[in-house]
Amino acid sequence: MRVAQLAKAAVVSSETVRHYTDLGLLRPTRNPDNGYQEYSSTDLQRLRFIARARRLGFSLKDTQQILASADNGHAPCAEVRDLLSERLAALQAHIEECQRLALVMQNAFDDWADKGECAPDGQAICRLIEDFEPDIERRPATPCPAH
Amino acid sequence: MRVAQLAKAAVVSSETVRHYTDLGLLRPTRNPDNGYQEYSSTDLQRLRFIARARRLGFSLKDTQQILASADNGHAPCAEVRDLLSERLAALQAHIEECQRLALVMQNAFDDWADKGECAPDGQAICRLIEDFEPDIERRPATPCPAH
DNA sequence: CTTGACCCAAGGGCCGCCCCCAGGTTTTAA
DNA sequence: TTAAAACCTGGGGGCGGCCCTTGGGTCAAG
Repeated sequence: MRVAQLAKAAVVSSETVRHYTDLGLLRPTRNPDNGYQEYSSTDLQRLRFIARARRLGFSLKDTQQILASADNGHAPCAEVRDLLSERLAALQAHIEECQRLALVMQNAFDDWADKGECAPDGQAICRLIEDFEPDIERRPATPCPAH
Repeated sequence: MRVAQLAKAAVVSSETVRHYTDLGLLRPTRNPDNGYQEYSSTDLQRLRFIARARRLGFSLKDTQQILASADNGHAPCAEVRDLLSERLAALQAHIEECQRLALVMQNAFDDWADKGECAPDGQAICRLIEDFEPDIERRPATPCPAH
């Protein structure tokens, strides 16, 4: 199979196939006539595996590691379970972080409903923001303003 | 003020100060003797403003836009309110996406508690993953495995 | 006069792709 | 038969928001 056929079969983009190939997750051979990549049914299996793993919240690096274990003849199941619980815990922490931010935003929004425009007095940039200070602790940066 | 002093005063790193300067958010002058950046108290005000805006969930681009409005003598308050509600909506959508993923992960984890190891049979990579298919709809990629 | 703390610019790295280029190949349709 | 459309190649840049490194120059305290 060639890139586009493989991509279609696994419902991902050709660019994704090329990306995974660059990372060594897929290992096509070369057609010596034209230099095209030739993917086997094993590559299709791997690609579908990767897609499933991604849907389960694993990173590409995780997936790489899991595939490497399997390539070495190890059963990666235990690893997979551990990794999943780590990722799940991290995701839950991330969600909580986002929820804290959402609260801060909501509070600011409600608070601002009363206040009028800040006339450009040459001093303040925007009092809405400048007068704002989160009730609770100081947080670091933006946790992830959605893609 | 120089980079490190400004950074300390606003509780950010020197790299962040330099980054914002590169982006044009801060506009220091040059000390002709040594080429160092010289920041004014206006820059400190701007930097603190940016830090607050970030804590409120605005992106740097948002902040850039707000500062540009203020620089042009407009009161950015209305803009700021609109932007905040957009960002809040996006964040809530993001949270829901993450929660869906967390559910999928939790389900898989519970489901896997029963199943044993997959012997490396030369066929499957890891049945845990390969036998898994999310109950609901097909989702795209990873929504954000937490930083 | 030497530390050590600071400054500079330019670049790469993170993550998971997407998109663009310029040019070669294959497939399809007129 | 040929021309257009659709594919393929490698290499590069871009997204966000920094962090970190390299290889210098500068400056205050002991």
